[in-house]
Amino acid sequence: MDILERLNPEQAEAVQQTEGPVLILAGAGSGKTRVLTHRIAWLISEKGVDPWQIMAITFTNKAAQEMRERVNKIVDFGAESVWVSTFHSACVRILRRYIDRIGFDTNFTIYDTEDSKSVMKEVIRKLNLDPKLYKERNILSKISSAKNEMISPDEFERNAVRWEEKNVAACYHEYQARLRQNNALDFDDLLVKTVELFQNDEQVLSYYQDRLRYLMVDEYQDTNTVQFAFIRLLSARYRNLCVVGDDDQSIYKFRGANIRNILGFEKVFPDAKVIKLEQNYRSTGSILNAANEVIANNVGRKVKRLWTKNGEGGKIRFKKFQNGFEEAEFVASDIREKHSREGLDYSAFAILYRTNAQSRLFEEKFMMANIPYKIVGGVNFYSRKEIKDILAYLKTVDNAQDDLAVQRIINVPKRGIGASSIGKVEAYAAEQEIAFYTALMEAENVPGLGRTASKIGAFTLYIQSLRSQKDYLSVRELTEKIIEDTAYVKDLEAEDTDESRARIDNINELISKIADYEEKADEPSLSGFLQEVALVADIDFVDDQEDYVLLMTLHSAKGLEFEHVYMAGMEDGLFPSYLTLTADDRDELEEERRLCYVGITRAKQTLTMTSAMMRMVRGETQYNKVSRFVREIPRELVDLGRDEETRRELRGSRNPMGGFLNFGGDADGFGSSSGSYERRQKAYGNDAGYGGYGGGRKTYGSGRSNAFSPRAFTVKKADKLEYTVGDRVRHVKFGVGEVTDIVEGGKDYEVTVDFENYGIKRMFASFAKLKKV
DNA sequence: TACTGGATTATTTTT
DNA sequence: TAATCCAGTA
Repeated sequence: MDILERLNPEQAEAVQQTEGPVLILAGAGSGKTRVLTHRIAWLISEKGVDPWQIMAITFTNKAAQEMRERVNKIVDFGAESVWVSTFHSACVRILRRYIDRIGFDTNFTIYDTEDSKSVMKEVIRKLNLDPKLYKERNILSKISSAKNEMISPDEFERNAVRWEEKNVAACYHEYQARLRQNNALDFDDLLVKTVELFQNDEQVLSYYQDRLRYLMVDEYQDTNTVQFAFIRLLSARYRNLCVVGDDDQSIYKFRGANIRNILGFEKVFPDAKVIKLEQNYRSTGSILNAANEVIANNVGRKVKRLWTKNGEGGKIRFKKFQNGFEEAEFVASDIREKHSREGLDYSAFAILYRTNAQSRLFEEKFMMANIPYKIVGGVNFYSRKEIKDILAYLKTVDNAQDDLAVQRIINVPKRGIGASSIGKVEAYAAEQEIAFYTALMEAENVPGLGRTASKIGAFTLYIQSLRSQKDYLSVRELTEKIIEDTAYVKDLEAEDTDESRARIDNINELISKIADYEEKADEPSLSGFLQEVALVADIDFVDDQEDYVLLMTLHSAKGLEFEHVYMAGMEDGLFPSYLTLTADDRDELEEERRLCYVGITRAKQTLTMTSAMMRMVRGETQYNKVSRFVREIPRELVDLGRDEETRRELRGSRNPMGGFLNFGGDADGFGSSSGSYERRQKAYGNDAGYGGYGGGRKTYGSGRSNAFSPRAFTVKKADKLEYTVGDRVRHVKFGVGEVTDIVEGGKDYEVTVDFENYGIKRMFASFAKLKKV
């Protein structure tokens, strides 16, 4: 009976409640993963359920992988037969087997957001809509919501009243037609088509219903309508559906998450057993209390209050800064200090923020402070230009119908096939109703191509030769061959910039990813690799074993925990965002508050919140008040440190309603410190540090360039510099200037240069790569 | 056809 | 601020 040994009574009950519908309302840090994994173990060893009949669904691959590992640990054998996967990959697996039954080819490609955008752009052009009025992004998001709600193009059209919506309906129709033509599915289609398959093919549905007798869904609060339809259909026969979630952590409404799925679960399943987990094992008392107080301001929620046996712990630190630079500087130096003084691992820290754009400042400071870090989010590794180019070659070899991939690479590297020629081939393809690639093969029949026809011939010949080799080359060999033949890396080497070097690094990383895949996959194949790649999220790259500080949005942090958490940018207008503050819908603000709740409850030991009075947003300076969420935390739980300014401000504006923080009196958000801002400005030079520090270092992409090798940030200090004070040096971006000062620090030289066109900049020698002239 | 520079515009969050 | 788009030129 040792499966139940380390569980509290509620957890044990949840584990043993194996039959029928079960709703587990699991507060943050209440051990829901433990419950799920133990439940699987219980099913197998106590109830004698065949592991093959159990399915657990998560949202990210990382969560799936984690669950898999934990199940492996407690289940003696058969653990690998439990189907643990994300919604999307489960659907892909089902569709690869049966999608031909609803008229698709089983070797379909999966389009990412960027691919969808390109398709939509063509759709808008084709339908002669004004691109100023109809933005791909908007239309796609409308289509996406429709798909989430399982609304077909026809139904969408029927519902359309306004002329504008009818146009969107037309786009929806045309967009689907094109995906179909390219034998492609977008993200939402994976779910929609699976449900469609289930609804149209009794045999397939029956097969899965019979096989998957025990279904578990993690992060249930974030499921949308199609996902619900999916699990409902799957579980309809045996009705052993166990969902785990926390309505207070529902943060994906904008992406179609339907909170009614969790709030109304008992309506759909009246016999559902509901179990609440309210004991928190993660955070200190102060952190938990702060979280409870903040979330209590929401109206539409199931009331619960987390408690813990953990100690009170320290107070929550709140610090206010002049601007984002100081904020980032504080966080960086605070972490560095704790690392060196208290010997804490870097991986004990995480910085959470509202928008990805905020990561830049932290990245700069971390780089300067030589702190290993990793940014999650922003541009996905597989969305990088160079990676997408190479993948497009692989896709072209793999799936002749994927027009998008072919068009991407037809002129990469330059083959003298320009836009107008491509247009002619496209027109020909449309007229003949054949795929773009097929049209390329018949280039000599395309009118008006002239000499370009032979260039196209050379291209298709090359692709054909790759195709003829794909069966006896490994994916890795094929990829290396493409890189070699196209001189992709060679061209980048010739470019010889920081950016091109970062791209080469990424390509090498891709090759090792492929090697990895071929090593661990049961039956490695080109299609298999491309499919795996299509479904990875950035968070999946996080390696818990590596020692680095994690920087990510609050959204990405869901499901994670850290000893020490910094929540940055706690400002009204940023978090909660300006849009939600001005929205009439109160619900929007509540969702932001839930996001805040998620952030606070990530912290185990300490929580630090920071804000900046002045922040650069889109090249414009904003003055923000301290976030209302900070003010919702009881005064006695907050430590303001010795910051005189904040104290003074506080003293002047103590909230008469009780001991709560109140920064509301500070109408211009500027406090008493406008003077010191001017001082700062001078100190930083006129562009306030943007690009000033760090100099010519290119943080190509969104800083993920070193995603797989965080130690690459550890720059070696040069033994000696080739220039000294008074020398004239050249900088990649700032041009020529005179060295006015060199300060030797422990890890690097800090060089001050007076540039002819950019003024005085301070930078670290190892990053700036200055050359004496 | 390929490249450049100026104008334009975007920001919430991403499986 | 930074990425993207488009028009004009070589």
